Amino acid sequence: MKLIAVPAVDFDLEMTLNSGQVFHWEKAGEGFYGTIGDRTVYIEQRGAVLGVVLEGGDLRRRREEHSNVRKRPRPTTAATASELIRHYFALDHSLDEICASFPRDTVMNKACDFCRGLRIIRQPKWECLATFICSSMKQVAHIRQISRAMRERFGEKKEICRHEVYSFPPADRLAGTSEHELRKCGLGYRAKNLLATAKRVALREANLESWSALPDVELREQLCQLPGVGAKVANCVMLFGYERIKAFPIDVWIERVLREKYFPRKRKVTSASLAEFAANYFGTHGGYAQQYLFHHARMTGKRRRKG
DNA sequence: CTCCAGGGATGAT
DNA sequence: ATCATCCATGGA
Repeated sequence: MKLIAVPAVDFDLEMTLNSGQVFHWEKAGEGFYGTIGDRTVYIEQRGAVLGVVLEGGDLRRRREEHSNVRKRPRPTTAATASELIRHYFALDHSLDEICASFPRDTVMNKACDFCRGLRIIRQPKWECLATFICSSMKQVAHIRQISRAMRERFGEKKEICRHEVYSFPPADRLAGTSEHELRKCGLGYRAKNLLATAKRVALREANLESWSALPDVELREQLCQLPGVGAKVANCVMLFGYERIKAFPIDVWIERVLREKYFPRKRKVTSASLAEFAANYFGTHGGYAQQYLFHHARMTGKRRRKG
């Protein structure tokens, strides 16, 4: 299989895919297998160059269907692949400028240094929303398991480089299942919320694509009206699905970091005041700051210990 | 075995 | 407006 070379400076593929923002990429050998939308992808990194194999996709098909002239199917061009990869992995983000905008404190500096090359990627909106509805009170490893179960049960089976991958089921597919079927994916009580939200998206009562035009506050409002979506999940979807780089999700890890590092031994620090502090303190690229703090905290394993 | 996880909805103060 | 409780599941 021939690899398409995509230049990628200042990028760490493995860290990005293992940083708890996306959950379906599976490592095998030198690279990762997965999907970007309805395309199947194999991707590996060698220094500042990515090796990519890309198949599927509906752009070519759609063009043929709407064209009077029947065109012969063409393989994906290197230019198309490069464009898709650059967009998905946000290779256009200037990490230098982003890091330069962070507050200069010890905690942030350490996290920034540790997470060199970690990028906030651009995920398909529905996939991102559905996955994070499933994420509540779940460890990253288990979210991955749930994601895989839903793909295998309800997604479309595909193949890339002799590897099986499954696309994420669209909203109308999940809307057509049942809470009982969803629970078989290990969803537990989250199944009800996911089903309800899938129905609203499938019926276009919630039009995820059109919400791209909304300012942050209104987008967050709309997201929070969906079943199973509160402030935290909404911020994750804004950050990972809507390119809202300022969005600052506060989960148990981030809350711990904020309390221990930024408000040491102070009581009466409410969650609301933490959110307000974070929104003001970390600046216009707060979502990146948050992701670096999150990943650094998780990787350096600062679990609570008695004593 | 126990502990806890990228929380949200609901009902009681 | 804050606060407590419940919700299922399985990795560590």
